[in-house]
Amino acid sequence: MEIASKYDPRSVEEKWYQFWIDKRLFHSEPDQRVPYTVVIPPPNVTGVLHMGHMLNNTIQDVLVRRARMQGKNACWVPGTDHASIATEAKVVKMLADKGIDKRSLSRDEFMKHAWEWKEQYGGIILKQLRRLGASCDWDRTAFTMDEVRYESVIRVFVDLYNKGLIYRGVRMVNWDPQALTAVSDEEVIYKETRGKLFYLRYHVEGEDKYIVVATTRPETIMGDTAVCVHPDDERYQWLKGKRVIVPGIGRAVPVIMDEYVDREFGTGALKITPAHDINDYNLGMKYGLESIDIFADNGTLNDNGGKYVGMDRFACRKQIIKDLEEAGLVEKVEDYTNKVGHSERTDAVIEPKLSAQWFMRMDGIAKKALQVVEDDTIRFHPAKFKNTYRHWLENIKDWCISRQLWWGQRIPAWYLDIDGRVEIIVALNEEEAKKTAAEKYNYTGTLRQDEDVLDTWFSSWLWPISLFDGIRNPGNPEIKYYYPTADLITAPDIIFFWVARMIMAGEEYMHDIPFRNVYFTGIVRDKLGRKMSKQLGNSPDPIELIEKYGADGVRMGMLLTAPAGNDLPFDEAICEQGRNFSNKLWNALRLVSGWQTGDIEQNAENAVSIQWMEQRMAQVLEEIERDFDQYRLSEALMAAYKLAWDDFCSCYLEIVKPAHGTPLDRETYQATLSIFSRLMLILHPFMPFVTEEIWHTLQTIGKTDQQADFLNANYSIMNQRMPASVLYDQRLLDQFDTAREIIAGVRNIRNTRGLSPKEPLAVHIRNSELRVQHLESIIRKLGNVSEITPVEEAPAGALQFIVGTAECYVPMSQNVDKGEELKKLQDDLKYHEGFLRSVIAKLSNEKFVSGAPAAVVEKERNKQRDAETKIAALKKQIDNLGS
RNA sequence: GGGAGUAUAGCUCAGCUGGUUCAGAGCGCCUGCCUUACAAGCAGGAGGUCACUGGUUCGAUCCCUGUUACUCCCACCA
Repeated sequence: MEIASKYDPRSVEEKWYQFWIDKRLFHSEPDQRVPYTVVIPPPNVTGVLHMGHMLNNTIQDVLVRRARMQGKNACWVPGTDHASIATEAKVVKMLADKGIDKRSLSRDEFMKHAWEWKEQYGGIILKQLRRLGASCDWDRTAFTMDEVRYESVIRVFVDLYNKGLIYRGVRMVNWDPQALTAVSDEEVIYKETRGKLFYLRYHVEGEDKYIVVATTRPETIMGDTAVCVHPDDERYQWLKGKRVIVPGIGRAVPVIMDEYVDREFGTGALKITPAHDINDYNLGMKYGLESIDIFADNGTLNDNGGKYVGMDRFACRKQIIKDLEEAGLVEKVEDYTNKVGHSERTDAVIEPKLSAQWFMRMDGIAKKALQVVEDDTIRFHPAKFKNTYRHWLENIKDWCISRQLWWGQRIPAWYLDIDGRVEIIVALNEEEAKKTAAEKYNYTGTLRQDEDVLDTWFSSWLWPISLFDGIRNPGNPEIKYYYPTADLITAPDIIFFWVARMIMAGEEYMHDIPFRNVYFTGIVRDKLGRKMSKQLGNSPDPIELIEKYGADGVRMGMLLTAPAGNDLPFDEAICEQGRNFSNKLWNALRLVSGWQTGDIEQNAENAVSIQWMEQRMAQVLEEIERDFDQYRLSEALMAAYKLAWDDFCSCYLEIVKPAHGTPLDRETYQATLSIFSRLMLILHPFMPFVTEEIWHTLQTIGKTDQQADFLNANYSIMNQRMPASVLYDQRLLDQFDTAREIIAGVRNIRNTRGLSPKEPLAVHIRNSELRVQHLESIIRKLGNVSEITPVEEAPAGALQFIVGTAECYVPMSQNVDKGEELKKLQDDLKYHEGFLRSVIAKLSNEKFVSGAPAAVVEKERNKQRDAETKIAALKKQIDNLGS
């Protein structure tokens, strides 16, 4: 059969993914096997695949595929998140592009547009995941706003409200003036921003004096209702009980004294704007100050804005300073850098704003959520994130869960006006609400539903439960079987948003943890260490990478640079390594599939090589298992990589490879196919496509077409059992290493001497304690060695090297440069003598001999013996050369 | 301002409970090879005062002090 010398991933990947789908190999149903459940961190339904997803989903797929091959019932549930703010913003923009103003639409009309948009453009990301090879159970694809999930959210809201854990209140919230909604504390990103610090003059009422107040936000002076200084500040004692005039506005406000003020900052005097700053708000409460809200929802000045009404807050800042400067009320202006809150979703500058919102109480539930992580019921990998997690939960504040948007689960609260007061009814639906209204208040009029929707995280925190319908149907067979899930793979930046809250929901609704392990991936950065972002344009398109290197290549590239929890500087070049590896495996297949077998007896070198390769595989499997236990995926992959490339291809195949045109014995051939197949199994979780392709080819070698068709149509590598480590013989492995050292020694001589690999060389070994007689034929073959003979005396005119304590000599037909050889030997001698000295020093140290454990001392003695033998050998060689 | 983490070859990182056969890996680099599986390859090789400083110890890359540099998280300093 003719196979191309370059592996072409494209057709292979498409073929096998379709095969897996057709055979429904990703689908899971509860059965007798041990479940292995993973829920995908749902990406935004509007999103497209970026490198972070690539990494995250590659890791999930590796774990899921491995679990499946270990005989577990693997279920990886995919889905998307409705992402209210982001999606609503996109829909609004789409409508605006069509000339439709959102405000001209009714809620229902808007939702219709949004759903249409979602159906048309949403979920691209899930399709892209297939290119990566993700083995998700697509039949279970969910959406945080589909029927089951929507209803689950509503039920949970009602339940928590009835338990008294959800309440409505007027609070200072983070207002996003662009999205026109409140956002939670976690959704505010504080960024270093270069601004100015303005020093403004506040004249004292009725006197010819003024004090200077520093502020970064002069546009808020219309909302000033006090000026505050520190009670112990001697500079301002005279102000006690006085009133000052807000510059440019003319309003007189009291001077209050509170220890909150930092005397060192600015002038030590602070203006108080209770409506627009959380601290000022608190002081306002404390001193009963008036609160004047001067901003409209969109960040422009409202009717309280005097002559600046309608102006944007930032335009107003400029204008007001200009006006105050003209009025001589600005003392000075300094450059100033501070942290300004920005909206995570829209990047608009957050405006603290008083408004009525829904909150969820966090104190009680947070304690339980902390406990299960503290006691390692849930394990974090790496564990350092426990600190972050603890700190947040110990300082947690109530969660603002309402959003002033339409796209999302509408808050199931209804208002009714009775006798001038407003009552709230929280119910599963309007009918229930009406019933309650009638029963409780004897009210039969119309009810007004709350306009707001819930925070998106208020649906995704239920994800591991709601995916199996565990909220609506507690105790159903699916939730019982699949919950708790096994591993959660996510980025550390959503540890609070999502991970912590899922743990809370698990405690509240399942009385159990939602997952056993959390693997925090690093953040993918570019090779300069910058975060990948659209603005910088430094994020490669994953699909293009797949086109270029193959999905297997990209997966390997991701995994090789991704130790858990460390940020990974991603360099496209590393995908090349993955592609090259695919190609290497492919060419090994080409080699093996081209071999002919014949009725010949297996020779000794093949027999022992097979033994060795089996032992080596067992040894590496042990390493890989250990790595997986510790979630060290890149190490596991590297171990498998070296096993395949260095041991299997460079060593094993080279040994058993028959000379061109000659056949191989059947026994060795079968063993080779078997080993190769198992290698594919080991690599399959990492590189699903190329391994499936090669595995199938290997299975069909020597079969009739009919048998091959049957195999190809009915079997998949995915369902094969992952090889497990077995006991192995360390001695054989060590002996092989020695043989390889001798081979390397010979090759080295060849290389440095410029000798052709085709010219056979003889090797004489002196003082040999080496037990490599049974490996001699291998040394002959790989080193192109004509003879290996033990000698008593070092032969003249030979080059030498040392393996362990054995002296190896390679006689040269051409002249040997004695000086050069001598120098090499003397350098070597010097090193070993130094080494010996340090060992002897240690051994003659009474404290060491008595203090160190016996085994360590014994080890040192061995070192001494070895070093002495080696030194003796070197001296002899030097003597020989000299004579 | 508080807290956490990291500093090991040119790059990215391993080094488990302290013991020079642990100073390692991959990539990169250098040299020589188109040896009929693979130049996306083969063979060989060279790179490191384990950030700096003191200490504990018979002995420290590994433990402790401090310094420096970088990263991340949290926080209401106008």
